[in-house]
Amino acid sequence: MRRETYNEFRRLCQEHSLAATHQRQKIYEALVSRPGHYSPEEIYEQVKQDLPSISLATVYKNLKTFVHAGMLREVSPHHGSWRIDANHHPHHHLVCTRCRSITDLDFDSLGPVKLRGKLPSGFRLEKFTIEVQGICKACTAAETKQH
Amino acid sequence: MRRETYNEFRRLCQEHSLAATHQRQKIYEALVSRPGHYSPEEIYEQVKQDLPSISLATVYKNLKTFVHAGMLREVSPHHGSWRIDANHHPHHHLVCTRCRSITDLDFDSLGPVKLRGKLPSGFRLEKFTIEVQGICKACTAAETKQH
DNA sequence: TATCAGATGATAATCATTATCACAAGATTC
DNA sequence: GAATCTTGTGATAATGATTATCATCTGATA
Ligand SMILES: [Mn+2]
Ligand SMILES: [Mn+2]
Ligand SMILES: [Zn+2]
Ligand SMILES: [Zn+2]
Repeated sequence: MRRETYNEFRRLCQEHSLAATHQRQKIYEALVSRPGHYSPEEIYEQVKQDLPSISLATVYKNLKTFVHAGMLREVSPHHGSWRIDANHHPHHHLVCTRCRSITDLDFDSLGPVKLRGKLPSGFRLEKFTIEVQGICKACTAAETKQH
Repeated sequence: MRRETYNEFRRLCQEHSLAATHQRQKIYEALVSRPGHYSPEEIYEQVKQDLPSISLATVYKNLKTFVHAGMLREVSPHHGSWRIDANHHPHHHLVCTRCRSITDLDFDSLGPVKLRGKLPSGFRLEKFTIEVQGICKACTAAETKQH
């Protein structure tokens, strides 16, 4: 691990009161040392090269921990089971980052997306999908009640 | 099922050479008769009220069939396993609808999204996420080779 | 109505994720 | 550095989601 990455890792662990174990080091490194959007399984395979005895469960647990701490992000705010949409009208989605509920948002609520630069060569554009992330009414209410 | 929905359903089945079974009717109806973004399990529960002997596998198979035929959409173009992103810079994603690969797209490649209308009351906005759907270079190449 | 490709239901198999718990290893204090 | 405490880890079982298999049935067509 590059010294820079290592220091960053130690700092983050301290900041979030996490023990700086070597498993966590390797998991963190596997993610930040190369671009990509890896699955837990992929991280596991990568880390196993250095730590053959690591458990897949450890990878899952620490990815959760890191995401929760804000050290890493999940690609999709509504990952989970497969969801089907019967609404054919062009529209966007409101996604609650707390309860992961999804609601339609009228197409005209947002202005159009404009392509400024070039897309990577060879990519054949089909359409833009916009998701508005936030906290839904119900979750906000539930949160307020707590205080 | 409303006559209108029923006719639409028959037409779509014919158009895509699908047998218009009553299982398919009910599955289709469960989706188009009410707004929402349902999981296969939820559709199954709904349809079972009318067809108690329907199998969950049938629901899955037909949802796939409908999506493949373009009669319905999947909410997420990259549903599948959990994906982690270590890239902290604001950026978007290119998602291949064929192989579901995900690549970063520079923030400045797209113009900003502007809020035109109002969001539903109570929704606390956090951020906009844009996914550019299309066919990636590799998939386009693979497709071309076939002809 | 007879025929048959395609659809269904039951269920096993697979894949993804989480829970459990005994043991090990960081962090902290001396 | 050793003792202690707390948290993390590895093994693995359990759960949940999705897909595969296959015998049987049914819608479409003539
Ligand atoms: Mn929708
Ligand atoms: Mn990214
Ligand atoms: Zn919510
Ligand atoms: Zn692709």
